[in-house]
Amino acid sequence: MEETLAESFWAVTRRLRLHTRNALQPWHVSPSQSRALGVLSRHGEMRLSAVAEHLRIAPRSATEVIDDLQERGLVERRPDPSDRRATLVALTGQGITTAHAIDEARAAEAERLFTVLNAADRAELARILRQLRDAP
Amino acid sequence: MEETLAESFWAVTRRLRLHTRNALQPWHVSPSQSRALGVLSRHGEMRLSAVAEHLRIAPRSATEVIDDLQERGLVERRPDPSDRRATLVALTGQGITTAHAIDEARAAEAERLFTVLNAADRAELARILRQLRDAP
DNA sequence: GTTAAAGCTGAGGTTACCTCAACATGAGGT
DNA sequence: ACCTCATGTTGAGGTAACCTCAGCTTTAAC
Repeated sequence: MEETLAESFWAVTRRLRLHTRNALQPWHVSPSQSRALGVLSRHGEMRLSAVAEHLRIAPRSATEVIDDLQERGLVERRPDPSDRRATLVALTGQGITTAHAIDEARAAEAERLFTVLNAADRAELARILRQLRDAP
Repeated sequence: MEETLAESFWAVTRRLRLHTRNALQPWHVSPSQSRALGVLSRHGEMRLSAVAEHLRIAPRSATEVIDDLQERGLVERRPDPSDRRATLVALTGQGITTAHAIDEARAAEAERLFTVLNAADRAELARILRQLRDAP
């Protein structure tokens, strides 16, 4: 039984991942890039090393992700006024727009998957997932 | 709300992935390799191209996965008697043992995550996941 | 003021995938 | 029989997304 639970979980995860990928398609951004946009959108400008921490990748790898986003004009690097070793990464105007658009598209795609559930089931699922997420 | 649903789902998925990775650790096999072992264990010997299909990777990539497993003595290549172009991949004795051990370890690890749920909630979750998985 | 640490990036490596073309074999037509 | 086209596997070489390590500049601590 528990095996079936895990397997079902993976099956649904795969569908969710597919939906997310579809949602990102129009912007030609990689998952990492979109996550970086999301982090910057939620928390505002931050150091490159902070981005790395949020994405759980090495600082050197964050350099590359930010390089790509900068090339597309979605973020910009600014010197950190409080520490000249550091560079701050901030969304550009276009970056803000794009981040919002991606966020909405992704939410809409996820929503599309969960609409097969009625309100009661959605509440149940939310409750159970919370238990699993917050388990010791 | 729907956003929270998807996010909770991802959070739980991450935990599940972590558990699975832990379970695989003792055998030093990659996820792809363990999935290949699982497929061979469930379906018996099959062509290399069939393995690729099950893993949803290109046939050329399956060659590499099988190469690795063969090097560890877990699978062997045999000529397909019904088609001399094809090669069959089969678990060795050690491969069968390992596949079972991995399967049990993985099931046990997944079980550990889901034990925070009582029987009723597990049934609910299974039912809801089934809906999501089989949705149009 | 020297020394140790922090922040970023260049250089180069790894992993897990990919495509494309070569090779042998198979299947079907003439 | 022979030719052609499709199929199954693999060598060669490429790519994306990560990694570590060393080097540079700047800061912090004694």
